[in-house]
Amino acid sequence: MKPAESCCGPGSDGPDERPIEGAAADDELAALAKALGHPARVAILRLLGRKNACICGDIVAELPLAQSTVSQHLKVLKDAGLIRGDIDGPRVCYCLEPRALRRLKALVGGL
Amino acid sequence: MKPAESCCGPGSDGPDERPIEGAAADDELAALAKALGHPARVAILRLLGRKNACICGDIVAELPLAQSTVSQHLKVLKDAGLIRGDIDGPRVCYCLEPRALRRLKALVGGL
DNA sequence: TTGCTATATCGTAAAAGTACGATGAAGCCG
DNA sequence: CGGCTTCATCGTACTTTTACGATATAGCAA
Repeated sequence: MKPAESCCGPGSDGPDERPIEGAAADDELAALAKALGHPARVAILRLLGRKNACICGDIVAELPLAQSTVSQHLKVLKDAGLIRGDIDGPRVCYCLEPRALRRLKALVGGL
Repeated sequence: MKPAESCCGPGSDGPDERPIEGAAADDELAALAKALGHPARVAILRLLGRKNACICGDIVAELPLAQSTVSQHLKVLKDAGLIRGDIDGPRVCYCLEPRALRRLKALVGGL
């Protein structure tokens, strides 16, 4: 079976090179944390993590929010770099951006 | 020398027992991340981490913000449980709450 | 006591976040 | 082509955040 690769190619790999401390790291961590700072967005990340494949607007069906609101939350996550959205015909397929997630964990771990 | 224990007794220790997933964990992670979601607050946490001892309103001197604004940020961090403030005569001595920090790392790690 | 220092809180203003319905854009199907 | 689905964006209202100066509170010192 071909579960995940139907959309969302492999995320960029390799180690993160940027520093884990300093003013730039502070801003970076704050931006990532801000994106995480809403329960709906945490729920979306968890949802995308459960299906290792990437799902689309089924997210709307899983959350008690209007479609436009979910779209806004997805935009916040995408602007923060935490997820990626690939167009798949009439739908959009979202998936985690593992690199950003690793970066977040490294920054939080540096606290 | 007696660097750290001048104020801020040892934080509670022992493992965290709460679940790392589910709606409650989502809310908890979102609340912690929201508190982290501002560069000034990240800077404050880093400041408190560098001095393993806890410092007081020297934080105000280190940040390009008014005293009242720093006090607000400290309140956000304290309400989130990430720091603790012990009264030390006329000053207040803030320090990290290692337990909350561990909890944050565990929750982020669970993503 | 009065005064001084350190911190919190109040009041306010501007900016950002949250949520919704309505509308628009883009792609598929018949 | 027209109509349908999927999603983003717009416009709007409300709430929250951020920041500041001004004021209150609490402890120390003289």
